[in-house]
Amino acid sequence: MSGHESAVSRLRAQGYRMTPQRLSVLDIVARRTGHVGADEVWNLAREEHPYVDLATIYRTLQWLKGLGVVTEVIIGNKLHFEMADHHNPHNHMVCSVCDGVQTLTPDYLAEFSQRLEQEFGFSPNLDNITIGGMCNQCRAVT
Amino acid sequence: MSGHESAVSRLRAQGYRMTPQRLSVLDIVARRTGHVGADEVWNLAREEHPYVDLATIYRTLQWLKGLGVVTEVIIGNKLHFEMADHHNPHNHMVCSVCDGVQTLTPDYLAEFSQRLEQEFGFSPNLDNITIGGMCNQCRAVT
DNA sequence: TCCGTTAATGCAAAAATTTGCGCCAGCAAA
DNA sequence: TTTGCTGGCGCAAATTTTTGCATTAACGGA
Ligand SMILES: [Mn+2]
Ligand SMILES: [Mn+2]
Ligand SMILES: [Zn+2]
Ligand SMILES: [Zn+2]
Repeated sequence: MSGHESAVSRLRAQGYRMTPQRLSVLDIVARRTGHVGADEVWNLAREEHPYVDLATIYRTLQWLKGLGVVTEVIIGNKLHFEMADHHNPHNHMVCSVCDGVQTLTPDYLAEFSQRLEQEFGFSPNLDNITIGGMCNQCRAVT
Repeated sequence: MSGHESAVSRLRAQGYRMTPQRLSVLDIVARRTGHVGADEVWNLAREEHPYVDLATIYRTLQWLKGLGVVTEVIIGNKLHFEMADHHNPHNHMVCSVCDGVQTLTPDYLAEFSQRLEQEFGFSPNLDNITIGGMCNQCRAVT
């Protein structure tokens, strides 16, 4: 498989029921290098389990996101996902013109995060943040 | 009125047509202290113009956002808006548990923003960013 | 292996937001 | 004041995501 067996057994150990639908979603996201749209996950999942519902896909993806197993990226008003890599975590910058995605180590956000915590007692969750803006190439065109 | 006449004349000067619908939306957002949901804007706008369509509300709000006249905040999976105050700009932290909103001067994001620009050539637009997380009180409950 | 508990699913509908298109009205020029 | 251009609107439908509810099936224990 694609190296997500550890996630599966960890989830099962936590008492979650590992249904074929969940395994399929996990498989699809793990197999993919890069970001998958929710609808894309659905279409791929249906190849294996023709009856799976889109609501299940969304619920599963949100569930995995909450557990830190997958990461969410907003690309062009649509939710995308990818496997969270805890050995090599990263955040995303998405260009609103070309929908291009650049990555960022969380170091860039560390100081900001700490200040929110210290000065406001607010615990930000920046794992799934998407930074919008304009990329180098698109700006050059203007 | 609520001090948005300057915005109106600036927009008209830029060649945009100031329709009753647009004036109404501007009025509603400017009159409100705090954040208004898109649906709320619609309901208030309909009191004056019963025929206005929700699509117009969304289009107008996005248009004003793009021009920097209003600011967007995501509260509980729904879009909210407020007048952008260029004399006193701020960003938002929203608690995912209680939907409470705290504000933040852009200073907190300035260094982060500059680094993205300098090191990646990426021009982030952080005016409308919403920082998710958990507030002080909600964390205390846990 | 069978059973019972209850978490998770399918299904249907709702909610939230965006989009295509033909008509209408804002506003500048005559 | 009238006219013409075209940007903005209403309307309808599509898209995207979420939610409620009855049924099903995962899985630990008998
Ligand atoms: Mn990524
Ligand atoms: Mn605010
Ligand atoms: Zn770009
Ligand atoms: Zn809270």
